Amino acid sequence: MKIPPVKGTRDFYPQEMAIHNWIVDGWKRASLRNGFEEYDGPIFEYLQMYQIKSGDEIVEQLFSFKDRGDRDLAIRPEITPTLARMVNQRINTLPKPIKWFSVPRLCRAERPQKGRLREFFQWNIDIIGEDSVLADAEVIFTTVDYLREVGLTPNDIKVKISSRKFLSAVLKKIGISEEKLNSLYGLLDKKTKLPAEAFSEALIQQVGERISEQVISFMGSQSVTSVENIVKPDAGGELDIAIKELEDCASRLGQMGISDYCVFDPGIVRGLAYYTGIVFEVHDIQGDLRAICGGGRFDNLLHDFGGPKITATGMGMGDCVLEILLSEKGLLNQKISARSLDYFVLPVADNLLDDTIKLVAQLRTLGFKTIFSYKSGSLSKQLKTASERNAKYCIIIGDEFKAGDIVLKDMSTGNQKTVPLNEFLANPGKF
RNA sequence: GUGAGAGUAGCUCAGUUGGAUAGAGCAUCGGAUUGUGGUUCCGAGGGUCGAGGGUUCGAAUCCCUUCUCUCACCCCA
Repeated sequence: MKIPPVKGTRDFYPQEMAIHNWIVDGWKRASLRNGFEEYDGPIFEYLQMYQIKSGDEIVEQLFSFKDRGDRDLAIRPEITPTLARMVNQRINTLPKPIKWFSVPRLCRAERPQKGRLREFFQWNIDIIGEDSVLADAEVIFTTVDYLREVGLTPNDIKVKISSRKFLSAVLKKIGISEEKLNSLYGLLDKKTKLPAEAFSEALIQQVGERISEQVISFMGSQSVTSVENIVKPDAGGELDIAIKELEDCASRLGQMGISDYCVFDPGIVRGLAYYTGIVFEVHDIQGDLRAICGGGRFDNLLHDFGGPKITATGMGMGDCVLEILLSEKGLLNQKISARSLDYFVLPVADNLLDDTIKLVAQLRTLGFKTIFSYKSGSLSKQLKTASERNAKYCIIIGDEFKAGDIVLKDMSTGNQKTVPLNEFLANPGKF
């Protein structure tokens, strides 16, 4: 009986695995060179961990189960709660700021679609315990540092940056009450998805005609300062502070040399209520994929999980959308070869198999990727196999071997030379 | 959860008004080729035509049911 793969999962055959590893290795390199340390946690936690900051709808999209002790558990749909738990447990002994990263495998029971599966990997970086906007800038830089390394240019992607503090200050100044903010965020987040008329209709329904005009005008702002045409900040007030933060962030990003990747966009809201400061998303420039990643500052992360009031800022990037984008941009093919070999050792006759195996073992011990053929087919056939396997060199064990010599063939040029085996083994790189 | 589209070999697809043993390219394996690879030529294996039921002398093709996948919506931590 044939059992199909589970909906929304992927099988990583060697070629896909090579691509996947290349992506994950890049994430890890970028994290490490930006000063982040790797951590990980269990792939399941108490179900309650994911109920703290989320509603029932999100709980429905969890893979949850009971263990034999009747405990309610869930496979992790995100790693942030685990991070909060781990940091809280050692909050007094960890040196600040805490800069950690992880590449967890996550599961969400959502309906799969383009760029979204039920099992995926997500690169997470977080800086905990640093209030300065510099930390937000560093998170954004690390993100761009990676995306730039894999070959994405400012013509391919943009980091769209805004601030929850800024947004809330503007909206309150326009005359929207604090209680209405959260439901309004939901609408503003959808602006790019809705036709302009539908958006403005929905907006009028929420805040009335006069205010909605101002909101629409604000949502069209191209720069942070242009908001002053709509509302005037009071010196030292919430809006004033938020504007300074955004400007400060932009100036840091300039110092880091990535201004050409970054743009202010008041339409970046982010779904969840818990963001409190700078928020950002990276989008492909055509805008036909969902966000490549998203992040921002959240003040209450540790506190929500029973810890102190320490702020955090971070970013999460899934592997699905990224891979689609890289593939569309042609950035996957050449760089990744699933198989490559240093040596392919081939005996021309069955009675040379013993010596072949000895040599193969010696080369492997020296650290070279080396294989041989199980079948002692014709030389021509074995060379063909070696060529298919992308071997850099072939070592032919033939008549010369009686005199202690091997034939070393460079597969890229076709040149070959006869070399004494003991000299070769003493310094294989020399040949 | 809602809506639309699609299911034929490992992959990409053909398959006439419903007609006999369901085809091609790529991939895999073997041979031409037992001391020289990438090319070429020849051959082989591989299918419950997603599944179940119905109409018919006869179904990959028409009808019903169901499953799966894709895309969009909800949601997006």
